[in-house]
Amino acid sequence: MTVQNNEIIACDECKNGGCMIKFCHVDWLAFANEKKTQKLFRKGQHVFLEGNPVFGVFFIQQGKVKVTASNFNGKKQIVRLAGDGHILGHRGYTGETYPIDAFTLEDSCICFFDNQTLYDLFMENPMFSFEMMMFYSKELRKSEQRNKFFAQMTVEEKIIFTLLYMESTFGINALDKAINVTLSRQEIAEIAGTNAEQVSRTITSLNEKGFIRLVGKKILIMDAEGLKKKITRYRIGLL
Amino acid sequence: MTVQNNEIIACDECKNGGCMIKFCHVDWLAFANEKKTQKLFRKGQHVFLEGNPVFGVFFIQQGKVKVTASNFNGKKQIVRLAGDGHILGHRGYTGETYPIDAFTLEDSCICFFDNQTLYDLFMENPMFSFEMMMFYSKELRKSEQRNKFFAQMTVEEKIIFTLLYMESTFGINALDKAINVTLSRQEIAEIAGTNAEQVSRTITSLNEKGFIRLVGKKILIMDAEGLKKKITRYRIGLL
DNA sequence: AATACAACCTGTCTTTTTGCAGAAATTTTT
DNA sequence: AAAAATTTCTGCAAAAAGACAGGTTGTATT
Repeated sequence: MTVQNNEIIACDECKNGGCMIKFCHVDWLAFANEKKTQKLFRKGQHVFLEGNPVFGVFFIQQGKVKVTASNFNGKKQIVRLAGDGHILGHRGYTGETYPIDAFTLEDSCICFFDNQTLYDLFMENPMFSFEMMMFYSKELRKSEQRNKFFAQMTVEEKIIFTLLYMESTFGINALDKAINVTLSRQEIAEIAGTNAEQVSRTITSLNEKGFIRLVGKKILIMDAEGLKKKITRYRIGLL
Repeated sequence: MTVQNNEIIACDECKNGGCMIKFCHVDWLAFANEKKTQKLFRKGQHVFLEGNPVFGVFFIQQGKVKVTASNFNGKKQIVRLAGDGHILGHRGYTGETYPIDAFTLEDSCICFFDNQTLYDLFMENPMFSFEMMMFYSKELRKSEQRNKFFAQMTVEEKIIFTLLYMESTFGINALDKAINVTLSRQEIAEIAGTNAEQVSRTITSLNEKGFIRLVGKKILIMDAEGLKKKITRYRIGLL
């Protein structure tokens, strides 16, 4: 199922079960629905760019997004992948700007709630605040785990980890059993923190050994257990 | 000023301005105070260990803590340093256990609030929930930044970054201008994601070049600007 | 002061990773 | 269908990082 057109979907009719706005009381849900804006982003568009002022928070109704940060070299790093029901950005302080970029990986329908609306919701909907807090707290733990892994893993391990991360974030295509996202070698390198050559080498080798299978642009995980075993010296809490 | 004894300090008399419990209404603050437990941890003690069940959240009233994660190799990684007013852990789900260890770096006075108490506070104190959410959201961004840096930096850059991180977390001693924490080469390596030998070499070299000065166990940052310039090809948003 | 213990420093060797360059394959454009 | 452009793959040399080992310094204890 892909995003079709720019038709607005009301919050109480939204089929995205993971959206946390749903934790608001019914009348506040209507309020949220009134205040929100919704937009269809085509593949490769930016949702926001580094330096843009933070006016509110984006909720992904349906789609795939990469959050990237670049340094003065121009070297990019993908710091997070986000899918249906995930949040982009955070409620900002006055004058705050994004330290990161967000780009769609495919056509995506994304809702936006401004700072004031969110504040109103937070003040009157404790369950909503609670779930949002738990979301950030969980993402923080995941990020810390990744921090640890990436500080200690070899390049091959990082790439395996990245493939499993891609799978756990976007899932498997029911039809062809491939990872439900297509990233270039360069993009995979930007997640794993290495270069496209290493990714190419490693993926080829994993393919030859039967751990994965390459079908065109698609990557199929053939032996998830075997891959996990290769990085088992790290406790895998988040896969 | 160091922690002296195990005398309990009531929340409304606590001098730690950064503690978020203060965002509760006065009567709820009294409730929190009644429910909390407070304990003096001696240097090197664990606050909690990996695998321990998560019953609540720790608030550091005064002290210094390292949060570490280890893998099956026995290799350790310090994933966060925490000081006065910082939170340790998160509100857990039933049956959840910690994926990390927390150890005190010096004598520390730490308050504990159990899950039910926190839940009650969250439901009735929107400002408290809001601030907690903002805290986690900010820590998440910091962690993502670190993620990016560490994925791309050389060993020397990571060590410089670590020294600046130590300084920004614990500050500078007013008397001798040294970084307000003493970590072994091994511990610094566990933050930077390298080994003690590299840390030793790098620190010696930075000392010779005048960027830092080593006085006994203490490390003095002599040329913060020079150090930052060495890693300026990365946007430094969190120092 | 002597001893023991731990932390720290430094040289050497080995392994891993990177960066470059060109070939091969794939996709897009004409 | 051919040409052009982009992406991916692979070999090789250089650089970076890691592991090991011996020596030094510092601290605590007796």
